Amino acid sequence: MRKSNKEAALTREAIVAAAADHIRQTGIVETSLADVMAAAGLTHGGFYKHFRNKEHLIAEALSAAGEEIIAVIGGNMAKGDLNAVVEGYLSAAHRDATIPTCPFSALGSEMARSGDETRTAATEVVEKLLAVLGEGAPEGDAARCNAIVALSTLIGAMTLARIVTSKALSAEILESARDHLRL
Amino acid sequence: MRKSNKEAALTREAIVAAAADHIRQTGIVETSLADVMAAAGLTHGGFYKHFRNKEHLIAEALSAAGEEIIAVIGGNMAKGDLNAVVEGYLSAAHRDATIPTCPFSALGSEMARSGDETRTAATEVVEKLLAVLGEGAPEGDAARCNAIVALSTLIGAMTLARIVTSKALSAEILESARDHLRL
DNA sequence: TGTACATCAGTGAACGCGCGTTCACTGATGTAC
DNA sequence: TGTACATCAGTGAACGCGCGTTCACTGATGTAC
Repeated sequence: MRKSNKEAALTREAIVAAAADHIRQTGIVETSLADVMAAAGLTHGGFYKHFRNKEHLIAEALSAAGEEIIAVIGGNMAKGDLNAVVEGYLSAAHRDATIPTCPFSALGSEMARSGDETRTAATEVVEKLLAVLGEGAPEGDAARCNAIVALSTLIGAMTLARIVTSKALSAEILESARDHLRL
Repeated sequence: MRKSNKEAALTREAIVAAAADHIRQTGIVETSLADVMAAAGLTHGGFYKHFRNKEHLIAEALSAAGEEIIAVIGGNMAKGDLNAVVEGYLSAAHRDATIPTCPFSALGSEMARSGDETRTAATEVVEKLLAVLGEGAPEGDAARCNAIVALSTLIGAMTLARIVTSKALSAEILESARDHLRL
């Protein structure tokens, strides 16, 4: 039975939100549309009433996940400085979260092999993150370079910390990166 | 028809080498056993004469890819210092390579979600890389901390540089990281 | 060294399964008058 | 405002496909005597 336009819009948002969570937990390729639709409380058949295909959903889900990490990092920057960002990002809590907040450490290598639409969405998120971390510094500015390096180190350290099976090494990685990025 | 033991050992090595290339180009999940076997000049049915299952192959392929990046980085360290490593790793050539040398920037987020066997193999590679980059410095030593941070920054920057659709931004990321890591 | 038999690397068909996508259908909602 | 019809969100079965894995088979290689 047809739903009202308002309900349909909410349904669409729910699908994007479910996908944003699911891909960060499970990976893009391993996430099936049926799983996402079930998480949104729907059956899989209705998916194509909202999205042209899987890639469209992934691109939107990535933007949604991007807004989340931008909000968290923006909040921590506002709270003080880069230190708050670093402590939050490189925490054991973020490393062990069922649903990681940051799509770049959760999905980085998959995103690099994704289609144009997905990578374009990701590029926008990168630019916004650099604007927040670099406090709006333009290209070439030292503050922007620092933001790029800090973001790279955050993502690389979290990726390594999640790969490694040794708890000691994982903690050592997070701590080394935290110490280095601390102002 | 049965092959000699020597031939069979060579076949096994060829499968591992083909897998090491294929996963870095295409991703772990997107790599099918049939593709790997075909790349090794075989049909897919014989796979289980050499490996218990896909994960066993992936773990071995990751070790093989790890030896490659260790050799490259080790060679560059021997040539001089970290500068040579950084220039090689963060080059446009490495970013655009059909088969990236480093499995961590090519497969990092997939490895984090992989099984124990795969992650254990990856952990060994991380330890060896840190030994090379940190010139054998023990845990807690400043040189080892620097090695951890440098490795994180290399991996994170390369991951971002591959994700981003803007050529200018991609170059900016590589350059910023290069400048920062230069001694 | 030669013979007889067991082993097993590699082939190619087959399996069950889950995937993305399509489709006919339902009935409440939207719209034109 | 009420009526009549078109629209379309959501369902659930079905599709073709590729996957990891299994299996019967072949015949050259390994091994025991």
